[in-house]
Parts: sequence; structure tokens; C-alpha cells
Amino acid sequence: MASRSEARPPSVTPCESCPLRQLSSFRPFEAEELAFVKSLKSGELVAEAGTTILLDGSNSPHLFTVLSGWAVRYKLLAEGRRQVLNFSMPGDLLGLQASLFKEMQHSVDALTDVRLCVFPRQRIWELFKNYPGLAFDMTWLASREESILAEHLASVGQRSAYGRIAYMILHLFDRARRSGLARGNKLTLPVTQQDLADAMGLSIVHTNKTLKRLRATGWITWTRQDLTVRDESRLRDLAEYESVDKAPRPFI
Amino acid sequence: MASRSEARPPSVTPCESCPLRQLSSFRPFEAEELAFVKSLKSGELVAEAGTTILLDGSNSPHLFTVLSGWAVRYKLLAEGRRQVLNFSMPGDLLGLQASLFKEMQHSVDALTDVRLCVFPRQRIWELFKNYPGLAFDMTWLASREESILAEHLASVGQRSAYGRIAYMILHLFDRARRSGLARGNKLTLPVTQQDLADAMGLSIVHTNKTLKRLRATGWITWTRQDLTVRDESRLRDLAEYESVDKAPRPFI
DNA sequence: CGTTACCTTGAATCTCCTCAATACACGTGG
DNA sequence: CCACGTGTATTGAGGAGATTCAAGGTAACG
Repeated sequence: MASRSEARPPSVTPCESCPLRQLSSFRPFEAEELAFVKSLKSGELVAEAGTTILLDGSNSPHLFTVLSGWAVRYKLLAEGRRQVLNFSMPGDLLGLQASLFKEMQHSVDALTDVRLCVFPRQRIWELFKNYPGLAFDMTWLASREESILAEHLASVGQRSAYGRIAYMILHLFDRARRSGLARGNKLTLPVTQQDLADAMGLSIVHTNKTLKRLRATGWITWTRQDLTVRDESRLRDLAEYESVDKAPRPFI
Repeated sequence: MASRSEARPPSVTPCESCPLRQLSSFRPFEAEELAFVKSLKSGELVAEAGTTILLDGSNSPHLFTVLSGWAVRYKLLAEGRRQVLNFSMPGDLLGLQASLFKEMQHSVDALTDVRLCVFPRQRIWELFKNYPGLAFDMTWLASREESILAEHLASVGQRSAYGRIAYMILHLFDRARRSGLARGNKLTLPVTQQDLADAMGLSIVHTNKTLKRLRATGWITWTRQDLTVRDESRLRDLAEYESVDKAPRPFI
């Protein structure tokens, strides 16, 4: 609130030096694409941990890209039940549904402080009209989300609690690695057991007990927010896991 | 096999008279779009009931639109477990994932004889480059599939068996109605109890017993393949159901 | 008329849920 | 610095919902 003597960090990251562009899992931009995206970007938004970024049923005028931090996408049902659809991390797109349909079909909350790149959704049509490469990326991203949801559905519908947890840990680890968030076999996961339980259609009690059993094998460690995968291959066997991403990922 | 005296029906439907275009839930085509789609269409394929249209892990050179019939999209897991992701009906796109990623992430089987419109996936890029309206439709379709999977995930993760079945019946009915397959509150559903069970993450035994209980209320009738919804509003209450489609649907 | 696929029902079992209580970590204010 | 409140994690006990196993029953098809 009050002015401080020290300089504030620059509030907006210029697209040219966007940290996401460094990641190997993103395709390189054409010069014209970069210029367009730069012109499209209307600002940055920092959502504090615990706040809602997008609300189910709302008609947000913005489309976001996550620059840093973690978020959670979820649906609320009657009696306070919640289904977590997926966790969002740097490079993920938020709010596409509001741009394509009249309104959001789920909500998004910030798990940590989240820095978001903001685009006005009115100009989406310009993107489709003049930048087919970016339009293609958009379809790619939507289709990848579909793939991930299909995997989660198979998990919740067919795997035991034990397999589901193993699967979700591997899934999060894989995605975090691609987003540059993992350090070796270690990862800071700002996800509570309640979040996990809601993602996998389990009660928090059963999640806790299953997690305890999994930790007892020694294949993982998870204290506070620090997750370590100590025996990835056995965890993969347990979860019948195959990684989803198979091609380089687009930027927007 | 042998030639018959009566004339065979024309093997390919010209795009101008495509029955899908009549449906109110599809947006109208621009003239150039229609011409392009016509040139893109490389033929028609009829898949017999019970056959596999697209195989998980395969790299199909074709993209399909369902012209008539029902199909089922599913993933196979270990020990013969199967998760049904969704049921496909006229107007649905099949094989987008093989076009965007290296390979399919799930399989698709024909439930009835299915007539498919065939497009070569190599020319997808032309579509993005020259027909932004169609590219937009493609994104729209991918995003709608994502929405549907999110709903199913919420269903399997959070609803009781009773609610899940009610939800799925309403979901199928809504979609069938939009595809012109329902007659009033009646619908021919080529879906076995095993298909239903695999879609909702339930055993076939429990599905059967729950279905029996639901039929006993008199709200639905389901004999052979004929489903009738007799009290839609109570069914909706039971399922906490809200329809997903909220905007007119694109063509391709 | 026998085969096959699908549907139905009962019984025993087990996974997972709810209820309930306690423990632990962290931040806040006295 | 300690007491207290809040959110999260942990553990036990009992019960409900869903699973598996097993056995018929029914309709369609060649």
C-alpha cells in the first residue's frame, strides 16, 4: 500500500523473454506469431493462493496462460462434493471454454500465488483468422486436456484406490517435469490430501490410509509439500502408467 | 457379393445434401467452406456393428465424421478392464487425436453399422490455414469433448450408482435429441448394460440391479434397445443434471 | 434346435465411506 | 513467549455400497 523505497520488480514480463519459451517442451515461435501474441497480451494478473481465478457459469472476458504457480480446475456438485478435474501449471491455458461457449463449465482456484498472462477473448477470432499456427496450437491444447481427462476418467472408473494414487503422483510428476518444476526426483507439490481425494473420487480418510500404505513401500516420500519419487519404475507398474504427452507442446 | 437386380443406393452422400446440415444444432456453412469440405472428403466408410474403427496406439491417416449410427470410445486397461469414455453419434468427429499427436489415445468401436465421412488427415493443415471458421469449429469440438469428459469424471468420481445411471441416461438422451435420433421421449439405444457399466465405473451386476431399481420408479422404461424417459424432471433431480451444450454446434 | 450374447438374481465378501476423536503445524494476538 | 484458533493430517471403529462368484433365464440367429 504505502510506497516503499526499494524498486518494485517489473510488473509485466515481455513475451520475448517469457520463461516458458525456454522450455524444451514448447515449440519455437515464428517472428510474426511472437509479435501478435505480444500485441494480444493485455497484461498480467497475480492471483493469491486460495482465490478463485475463474468461476463455473461465469462469462469471463479473459483468457489466461499460467506463467508461474499452481492452480486447480474443479466442478462443484450438490452437498459440497467437489470433483477436481486437473491441476494447472505453467504453460497451461485457462478459460478457453468461456471463449468458445457462453460460459465456464468449471471453476479454477489458485493453489499458490499464480502469475497469469492475460488475453482479451474478443480477439480470439483474429488469432484464428491470421495465425493458423496458433489456432492449431489452441486445438492441440484443447485436445490434450481431453486426453488427460480421459486418463483420469479411466483411473477413477477402473483403478483401485492404491493404483489411482500411484497414477496421479506419476501424472503430476511428468507434467511438472515438462513445466520445469521438478528437480530430479523431487517436487514441491502445493496439493493437500483433500485435493488429491477430490481428484480421485475417494474420501480423504481413505486417501490418507492408502497414501500411508504407499509411503510404507518406500517408493515415495511425501512430507509437508515435498514429494520424492524413489522407485519410479515400481510406481509405474502399480499404476499401469504411460505418459500422455508425446509431441512438443505449443506455446499459447 | 452377387449383383442384385435392384439398384444399390448411392455409396457417397454429396456434402450439399448431407443430412447433418439440416439439424438445427449445426451452424450453417459458408459457400467456400462447403466447397472445401466437399473437396476434402475422400470417401465414405461403413463400419459394421462390432468392428473397431480406430485402435488405441495406432496412427490412422484418416479423420472421420459420423454420418449415421452409434460408436463407443474407450480405453483398455490391464486384466480386461475397460473404461468407456463416451458414445459417438451423428455429427461427432473421430480420430482428431491421431491428427494432432502421433497416435490415438483410445479406441473406437462401432455399436451399430456406422456410416463415416472420411477426410485425409494430411490436409488438416490446409483447413487451419485457409478456413479459420472450420479451424474454430475443430477447437470447439475438441473443447466440447473435454466438457463432456469432465462431466463424466464428476459423475464417476462423485455420484452414487443410482445418480450415475440417471445422469448417463439424460446425457445420452440430450445428445441423441440434438443429433435427431430421439422421437419425443423415446430413443433406440444400441448400448448394452456392459457398455453402461464400463462407462460409469460400475460392475455389470450392480448396474443391472440399480437399473432395476430405477425402472421400478416408473420414471424410465428400457426394454431391449428401447429407452423411454417418462418423468424427465425427477430424473434430472436425481442426477443433478444440467445440459452441457449451450451454443449451436459447428459442422465439421 | 442348439449356440451365443445378453440379462437377471442370490449370496458372500471386501473396498471404501462416514463418524468421531486426536495430533500436528502455523500464525495471531495477548 | 505462550495460549489459542484454524487448517491439515492421522487413526480407529462400524457400516453401506459395490464387487466377485455362481447359476439361471431369455431372446436372437443360423
